[in-house]
Amino acid sequence: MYKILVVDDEKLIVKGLKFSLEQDNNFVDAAYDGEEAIAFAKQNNYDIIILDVMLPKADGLEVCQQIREFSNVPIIMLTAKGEDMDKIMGLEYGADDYLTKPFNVIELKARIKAILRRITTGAPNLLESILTVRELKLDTEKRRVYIHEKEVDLTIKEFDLLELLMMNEGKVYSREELLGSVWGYDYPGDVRTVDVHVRRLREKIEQSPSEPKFVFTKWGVGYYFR
Amino acid sequence: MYKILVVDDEKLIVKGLKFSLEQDNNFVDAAYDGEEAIAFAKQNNYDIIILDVMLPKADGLEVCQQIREFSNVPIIMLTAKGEDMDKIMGLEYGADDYLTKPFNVIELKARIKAILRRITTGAPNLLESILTVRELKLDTEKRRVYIHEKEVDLTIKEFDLLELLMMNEGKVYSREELLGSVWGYDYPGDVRTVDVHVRRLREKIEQSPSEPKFVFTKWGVGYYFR
DNA sequence: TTTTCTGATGAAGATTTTTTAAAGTTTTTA
DNA sequence: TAAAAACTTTAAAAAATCTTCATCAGAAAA
Repeated sequence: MYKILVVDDEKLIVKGLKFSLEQDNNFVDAAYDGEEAIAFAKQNNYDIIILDVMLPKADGLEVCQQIREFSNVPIIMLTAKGEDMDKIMGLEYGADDYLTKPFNVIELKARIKAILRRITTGAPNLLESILTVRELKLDTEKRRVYIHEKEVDLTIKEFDLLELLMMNEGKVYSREELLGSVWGYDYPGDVRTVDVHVRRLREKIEQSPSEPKFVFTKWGVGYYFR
Repeated sequence: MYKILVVDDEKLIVKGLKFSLEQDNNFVDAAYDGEEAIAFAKQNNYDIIILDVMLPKADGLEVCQQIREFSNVPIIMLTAKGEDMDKIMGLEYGADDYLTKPFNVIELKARIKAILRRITTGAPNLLESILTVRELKLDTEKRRVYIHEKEVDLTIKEFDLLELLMMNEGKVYSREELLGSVWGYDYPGDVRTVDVHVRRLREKIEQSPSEPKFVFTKWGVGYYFR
């Protein structure tokens, strides 16, 4: 349970992130412009701040700089393609990490986790990064999947899909939610893409893909892991 | 008891929503075009506004924008399929949520509840989503139903039906009301469809479907849960 | 008690959703 | 830059669900 501040002027993004991070049992505040962000950061003691570069009133870099004057809270910047990352990450502004829009939520969560771990323990935690369910093992750190200790070769999308579903065992995700989380919140493509990836994932991890034991279909709703 | 404004030029929808929301002990105003909506919103202090995108005189997006100039009241937009949600939800118009027509009333109520909760408490309430009556348990969040802790697989309609009845224990719903709430206010089909779904629901949750202990028939009127 | 309704039940057909297969596109790798 | 791998789209087949209809049983009314 971390306290997180999300700052972006696009309500849809804020809403999506808030929802997604709260799913993982965090407390999330939202700010929609630079002034608000600074005010929030002063009043609260966040574990991490996620900050868009483009903001009304005071732009993200400026906000980052101002927050740094009174706090060392980790900051992840959200940037558009083509911005000068070295500058953002450099001494002048002091962000801890950045993500290029459109990003996918899993990636963001991975970065958050990595930063918090770096901050709190100073060393990577090798447990807790491995999820095991019956004969299926998923290593989030190494991005590897095993069945009966034998490695299964998954593609990026297949892995992200399985990781998301496994990390939220039992939760039913609609295709739209999966597209949003795995493909990025503004992915314009067809939802059927999800079906095809689920199918290939099943072919790789299920003994009998048509009677799955891990990735289930909730008819009319979506998919879930159990 | 909330003050709600419903804006739509289709009288049937307005009427249905008004009825349904008043059932839950809310005060509901109705407006039938954009100008009216703005006038009402100015004069009254609503807790939430439900606003159709397609409106005569001033369209819904415009209305939304104009209301935003003087108020932060939460707004739920009703849209047809295929409209640009990002735009609607984005900064430009600032709706708080949207629903695609035809929607079902349960869904709308859930959204209203979620928004009001977010506004008033600042955080979503993760508990209180589970209804338990004797050995029957219904999880509205996960959309799962259990009998004696054993999961029962319900279809979408069966679940929606049970959820509505359970949430209003004791209240007798006519078939027409059930069609309106579960199938959508503009569902054109036969009311007998309800019977068939009730029957199949009973087959799944009742020990003896012909002597039900949960879903009862009120002869000549409709069905209720107890 | 008989008649007339209303609700329950079973089953067929229609519809919707998912799975499967295959071809086309894009990205990565060698 | 060509080949391979990964991803996306499309179409069909298959499966699950929903709707309708016909019939039967039981409740209410005459």
